[in-house]
Amino acid sequence: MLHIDYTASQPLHQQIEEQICSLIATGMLRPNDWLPSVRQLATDISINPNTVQRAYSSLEEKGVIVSVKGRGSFVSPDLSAIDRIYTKNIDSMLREVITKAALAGWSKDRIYSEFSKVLEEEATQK
Amino acid sequence: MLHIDYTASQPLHQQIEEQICSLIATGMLRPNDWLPSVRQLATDISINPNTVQRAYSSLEEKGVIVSVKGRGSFVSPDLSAIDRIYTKNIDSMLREVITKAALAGWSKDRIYSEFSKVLEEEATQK
Amino acid sequence: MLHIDYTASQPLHQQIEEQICSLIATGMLRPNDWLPSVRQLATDISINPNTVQRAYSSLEEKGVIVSVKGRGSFVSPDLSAIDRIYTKNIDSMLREVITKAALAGWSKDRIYSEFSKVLEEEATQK
Amino acid sequence: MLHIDYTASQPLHQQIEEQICSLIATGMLRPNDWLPSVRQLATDISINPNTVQRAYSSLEEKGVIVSVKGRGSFVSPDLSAIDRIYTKNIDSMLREVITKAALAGWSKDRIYSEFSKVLEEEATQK
DNA sequence: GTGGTCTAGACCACA
DNA sequence: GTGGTCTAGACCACA
Repeated sequence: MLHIDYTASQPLHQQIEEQICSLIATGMLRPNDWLPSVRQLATDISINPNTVQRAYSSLEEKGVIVSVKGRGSFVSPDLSAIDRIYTKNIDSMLREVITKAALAGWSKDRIYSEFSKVLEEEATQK
Repeated sequence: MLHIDYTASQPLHQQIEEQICSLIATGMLRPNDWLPSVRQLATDISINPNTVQRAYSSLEEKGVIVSVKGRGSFVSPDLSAIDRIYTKNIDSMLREVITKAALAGWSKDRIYSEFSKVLEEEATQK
Repeated sequence: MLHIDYTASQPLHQQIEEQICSLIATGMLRPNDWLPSVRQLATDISINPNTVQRAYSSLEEKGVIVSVKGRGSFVSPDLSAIDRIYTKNIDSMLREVITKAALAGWSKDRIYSEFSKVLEEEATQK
Repeated sequence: MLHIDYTASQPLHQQIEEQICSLIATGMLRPNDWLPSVRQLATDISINPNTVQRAYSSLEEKGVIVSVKGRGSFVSPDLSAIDRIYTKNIDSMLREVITKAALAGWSKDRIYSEFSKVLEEEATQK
């Protein structure tokens, strides 16, 4: 089941997308597993079916899931798309924060040690 | 002088804010230095004065600059605010990307080595 | 026996149609050969009889097979229909991709060489 | 101006997408050129603004255009995305038709000569 | 019952 | 004025 935050600034359709990607990336959902139908999921998380449809369409266009009229939606048998998406996203986020640090005049060492610090904090927190 | 990129998706007011912060953080602008007036800067970079005003107000609220009615704006004598802002921002960006990687099932080692890789790429590129 | 791919986005009735056409075109099924009954085939490939019926009806309409009430269906004695269908389909697919390339500003030479490249790739792959 | 076919089976949002891509690929629209606003285009082609929005969003996600709140939408300064999309699309269409011909028992020579024939027909037609 | 498209209309952020 | 999100509801194809 997905956890939607209705107060977050992140669009609902993106939250759905990300959580499904995460479930697949972590193996909770596996290739060819069935996803809840658009209407079912919409009911479950009290959201408009159009919004779920939008998330599913986007995931299909990216090759993460496959949707078929009359039959439903399921995880793509091929996981390569999702791997590529994650690496691409994380790389661009890293690039962004590194650029930010450079603009703040931070040395390579400083950004490196800040990263290590935050990584440890996050690791122990969980 | 600031470089505004109209083709960027980042809001104009944020671009102004960030560039002023960056000028201060890297020592190009120093404590108590005068900033151009809202109207002057708006004219210089061909932008709506409201947009510049919004950037200045935000910077003042954060304690980065000080505005005095009738006299103009100058860099805050105290640089601690801007340091705090950068550290806070960078930390939250790092936390975000680390969380993203965790949701993708990446190990601590993997995210660490991806960070190193991207950092080296960015460093050599410049 | 037909191979139905439930993970494909192509409708099931079309998969059945195409495979029967392919069996005939390649000589695996010959003129006047009997086809399994709608119910038999539906059972064999675990599919709704309506879906098989739809495929058979469409094939009959096109003159590829002949169905006789109470006796079943068999491959049309005349193979010209299926030849025409394939040529028509392939031509229209070729026309479509050529139009697409034209809209992208590709020269005749470029589309020609791209076709050759892909054709060689596919040929060696099999 | 775009030419929308309301009777076509192809979704309206896709028609918009394709035509904008084509205008860019053929140089009618150039990097950084402004596109009509979502509402303006919707009015021009008598279509719901949501449908135009959907096309624009999709184009932005693919890196073909850039959209900015409050400022409008324009052709991405970088044309590499659109080149990649076209090559990928055309290749997959070619692959599809070649596979189809193979299933029909066509030899490499036959599909090759059919392609040449259709290409010439299309070329002289225009 | 599935997925998918489209319209109509409200509402928000940015300039 | 821009772009962008979301809901509500109609309608279609496929199984």
